[in-house]
Amino acid sequence: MLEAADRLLSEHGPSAVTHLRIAAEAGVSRATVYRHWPDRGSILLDLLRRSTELQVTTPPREVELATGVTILLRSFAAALSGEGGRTLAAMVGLAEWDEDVAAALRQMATIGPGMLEELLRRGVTEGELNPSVDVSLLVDRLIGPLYLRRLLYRDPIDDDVVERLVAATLAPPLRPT
Amino acid sequence: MLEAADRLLSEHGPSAVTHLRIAAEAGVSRATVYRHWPDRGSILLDLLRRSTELQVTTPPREVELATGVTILLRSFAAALSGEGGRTLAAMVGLAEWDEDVAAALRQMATIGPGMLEELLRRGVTEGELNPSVDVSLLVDRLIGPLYLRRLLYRDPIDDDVVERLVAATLAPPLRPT
DNA sequence: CTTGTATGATACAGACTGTATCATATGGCA
DNA sequence: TGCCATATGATACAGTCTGTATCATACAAG
Repeated sequence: MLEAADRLLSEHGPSAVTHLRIAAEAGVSRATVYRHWPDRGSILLDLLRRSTELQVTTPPREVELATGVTILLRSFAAALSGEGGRTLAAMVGLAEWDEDVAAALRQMATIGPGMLEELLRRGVTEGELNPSVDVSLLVDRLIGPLYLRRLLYRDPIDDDVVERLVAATLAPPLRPT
Repeated sequence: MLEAADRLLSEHGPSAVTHLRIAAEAGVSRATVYRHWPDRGSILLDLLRRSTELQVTTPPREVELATGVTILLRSFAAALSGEGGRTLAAMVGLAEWDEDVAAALRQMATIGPGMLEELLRRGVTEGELNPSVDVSLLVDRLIGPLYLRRLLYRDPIDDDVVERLVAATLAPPLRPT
């Protein structure tokens, strides 16, 4: 049933996730679907929680910080481009009027980049990053533009963008010399 | 009728924007609503296009670049915190399965920050910014974290965050000296 | 063999959709 | 004044979806 619901969500959006259609798709009685989830919200919530794993690659420990960050963000961008991005977009829309979805979204959005934060903190202790740097803000500054591209611009995030983002954010020659 | 629809959208979300309810709220016949909009999508699209104006303050010309950017981003953050943020979230969710909404969203997301880009380009020509800077990427790096906070974390964006973001992005002492 | 538990089948009232038809009002124009 | 176009109202219909309820059936554990 969850597989059927997942198909419906990804193909036709949240409003197509219907007890009736799930029953039909899954070859199951409508009553059964209602017994498992009293309303559409709970179906969606289950669905969203399941696909909440934006899989991210762990970069090897020995590489330079910027390289590690690039590797990590690239895999993150790839996850955003896949089915995870759709789920995320759906959640953003639903969260505005559903506190449970909002909580799940917040969790997804903060736990996901946890590995990046860890990587950056290691960069601080190992002297690659200035200790005065606000690490959690830095995480937002690295991830924010990726979300922006995926959710608002709806552009593909190519490797070049990630590279330029990391380069500009971690070693920026902004002011004229 | 659009006012009624707007109320329904902001109070109960896109799925509550119903020909029937609009008719009731607006004191109008259901048939009339159908005559103006054949389906829900067109209602929402009209609604979204109307409130697409994320009003942003123009900073005075004579201030320093960082100050100008801060002023602009603060007013942008304020717009995101208001009704514009809700509309935006709804659009993000809908755009995934509706090409028209996607186009409107893209327009909203690129035109809105146009003033910031202009400000930054002026910063380049006036020597406050290194000419080698990728301005459009810089725009994303400044705005992305704000969208991230509003749409994903759903945190209020206080002035302090904006200030730290601008400081870190425009003059970052990232590497240890 | 019995007792839960999950499921299937079916019914019902109600909301919502999208289309269609016919009547009514209103304002402009000859 | 009379005519006409346009917008609206009232109503109907078939269909989807919702949420609840009831009764029957299958199956596994005790």
